[in-house]
Amino acid sequence: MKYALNRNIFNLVLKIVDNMADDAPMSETPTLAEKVSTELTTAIVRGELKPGARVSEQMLVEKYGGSRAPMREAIQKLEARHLLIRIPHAGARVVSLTLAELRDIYEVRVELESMACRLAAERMTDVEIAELQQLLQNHEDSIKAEQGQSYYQKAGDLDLHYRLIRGSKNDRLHQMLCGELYHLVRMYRYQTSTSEKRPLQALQEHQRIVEAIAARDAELAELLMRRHIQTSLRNLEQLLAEEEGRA
Amino acid sequence: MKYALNRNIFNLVLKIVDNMADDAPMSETPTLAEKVSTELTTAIVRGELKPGARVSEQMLVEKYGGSRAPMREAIQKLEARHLLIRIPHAGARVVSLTLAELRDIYEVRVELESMACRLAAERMTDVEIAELQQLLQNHEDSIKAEQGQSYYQKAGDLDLHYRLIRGSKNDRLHQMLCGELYHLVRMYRYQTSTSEKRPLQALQEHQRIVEAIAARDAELAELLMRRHIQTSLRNLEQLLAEEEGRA
DNA sequence: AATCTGTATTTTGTATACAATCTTGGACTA
DNA sequence: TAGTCCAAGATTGTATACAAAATACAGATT
Repeated sequence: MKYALNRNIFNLVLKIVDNMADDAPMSETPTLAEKVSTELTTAIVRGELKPGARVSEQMLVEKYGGSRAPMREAIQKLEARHLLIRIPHAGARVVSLTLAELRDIYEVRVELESMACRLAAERMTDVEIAELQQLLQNHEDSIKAEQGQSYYQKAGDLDLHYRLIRGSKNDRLHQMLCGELYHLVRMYRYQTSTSEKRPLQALQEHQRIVEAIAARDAELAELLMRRHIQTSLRNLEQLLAEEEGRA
Repeated sequence: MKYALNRNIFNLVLKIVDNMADDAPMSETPTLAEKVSTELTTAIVRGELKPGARVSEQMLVEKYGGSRAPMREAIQKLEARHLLIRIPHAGARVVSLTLAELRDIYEVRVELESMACRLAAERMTDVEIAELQQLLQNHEDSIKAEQGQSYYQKAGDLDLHYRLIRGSKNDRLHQMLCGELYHLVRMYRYQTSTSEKRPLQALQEHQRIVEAIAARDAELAELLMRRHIQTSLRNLEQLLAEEEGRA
């Protein structure tokens, strides 16, 4: 029962982040290749397909139906998102990030998201900022109400980051962050683990960030966001070190 | 004669930048799809295929030979690089950037390249920095020798930026800058025009940047690079305004 | 004249077949 | 035992054919 609830919340979180990376046309009659590529994406992000696992065209045909042509296209789409790595004549594998590569990704993410925060402070409308404050108020209430429901906090965390990125009003920036980097971060679930550890601290950091934005203090907002993500990077590295020691 | 020389230099420049974006496997037996995708890329960057032009699979078959399957794959590769925009059932067109989109791209580029410069100041080896200084010395000599050969300066400009990006030792950063953003910047040739206008000023800015890196002053290096690119952005906007007025 | 509509054409999406290449497993050798 | 080589099997790259969708154009209508 409790697990079932958590799974629902987990799906909610996935949905929110999926909306962040809403690069799929979502047309009325989606192509088979599109359907398969979105299914494959969630399968990889959820860990049903583990890093390093081979993804052959035949396998996808058996799993999703259809012929090899659309499967091939789906694989190529995921290669473009850096979720699969394709080697000519040899096939595709789920990307398997080394620690160094994950650090590289976080390094870029820190830079781009703090930039997004700076731009958001300059460009968000007053209405959008008010909605931001409302969102944080809701988070605070839910945290005070149920200490254990860290999933809500995680969803809120993602939602806030999402709004700030959109608030930058820079579509290319949004595309790079949500369409490329976040998939990989999600996939390793590190973000999940880390944010669970410090829900209240994260909320306070968020509050300061939104305060800075409300004051239109772009420099401060950028600095605070930079620290906020760098903290989560340090948590991530600590987690990796622990996992390394265990293995 | 003079034009032929310039064309050669232009090709040299293209080659240098192509190396920057060396994301193609370049295997011994390249796939037809790979060959077509690289050819298509240079065709678009050179302007042989103009923004907004349709790129049908049949057209590629007639131009490059083979069947539709590899052409489809080549089109998808260029879609991943944001050089083509594909609409389901409707086909692909060469991307046509609005002024706002180009500003977005430059905004991200400023952030990422100044970041790369900061990291380069921290991570480049002394040998690499010495090579950087040698490169600048060569540029200075060639500028003093032949004032008119601005193409050399452009190639040198790109070469320097390339080395700094590599010097960040962050593969993901390199990939995003060279594999995605630069193609688009190149395509519009704005970079070309702007750097032609101020070869000496650019050289001086480069010298200060490299000085900061040699002093391992990462903050200063980042700041200088940020200003350097922001200047070129301002030049770009000015050029666009002029073109707007002319049209 | 401009707009709408329906048909014909073109183009893409998908399925299937064949050729080229890689992977896997085992036998063989040093 | 470790490494190499080779052949069978599996997988991808490419070609061709058909179905579905969008585009283009001609004709009708207001």
